[in-house]
Amino acid sequence: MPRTDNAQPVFRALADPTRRAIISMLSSGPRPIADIAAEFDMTRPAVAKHLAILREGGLIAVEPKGRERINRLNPAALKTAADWINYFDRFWDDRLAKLKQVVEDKS
Amino acid sequence: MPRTDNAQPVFRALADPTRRAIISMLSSGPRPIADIAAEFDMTRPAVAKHLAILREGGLIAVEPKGRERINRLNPAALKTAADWINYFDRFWDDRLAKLKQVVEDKS
DNA sequence: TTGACATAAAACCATAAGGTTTCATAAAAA
DNA sequence: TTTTTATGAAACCTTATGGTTTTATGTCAA
Repeated sequence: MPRTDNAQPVFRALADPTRRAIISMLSSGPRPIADIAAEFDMTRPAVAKHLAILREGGLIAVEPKGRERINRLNPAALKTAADWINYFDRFWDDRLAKLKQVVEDKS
Repeated sequence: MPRTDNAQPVFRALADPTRRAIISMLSSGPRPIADIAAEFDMTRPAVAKHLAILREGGLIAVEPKGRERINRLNPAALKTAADWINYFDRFWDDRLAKLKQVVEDKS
């Protein structure tokens, strides 16, 4: 069975579509809150809460810069969730199958 | 950016630790509800609700067998979430990097 | 130093989520 | 046919979640 569940904060963060959208946004570069909030049909405090939950999941880091707070994606945290899911690769992941095959072809 | 979000029911299903535990359990073989419920410190109806949410995410399928309902893992549905997450591979996934390398070595 | 700007923080609200208990139904076993 | 077993389904409760508005704070710019 997959490893002990320290993945909860990450899976929780990923559960909301707004937060997944924020992750996508930040993958193209860090941004301050107001800038992120401008892209959603909700108030800035609502977005700030989502950012807090992403932070709890380790998915973003914040660097204060003057009176702004720059949010930067930490994609490495996604690995926690990816590892959990990919445990089940053997059941369906043909990419892994191909990797195996390539490796076997080499030996 | 990652593809259109039909991933919501899957991410929602994955957000709860009990449901992730159920996925793990079922990876070793299909089981009836009572059997699953026996492993958790909650009532059978509570577990039945979790199974319903897993079903909405397409993560399990149910086959009635007499008066029982056998729950079977459908690991392919995990691919929806894996695809979303793995979109960010280029930022951190060394496995993919290795696959690339192996493939390049061959050519 | 005054004013504007970017954000934090608190209080509040409605709905969703995760649980319970109770009751109903269908199939197997007596 | 009666009883037990496996489950579904409804009603209900508590807390979490996602949102709002309002108020406060620190920083930049006049």
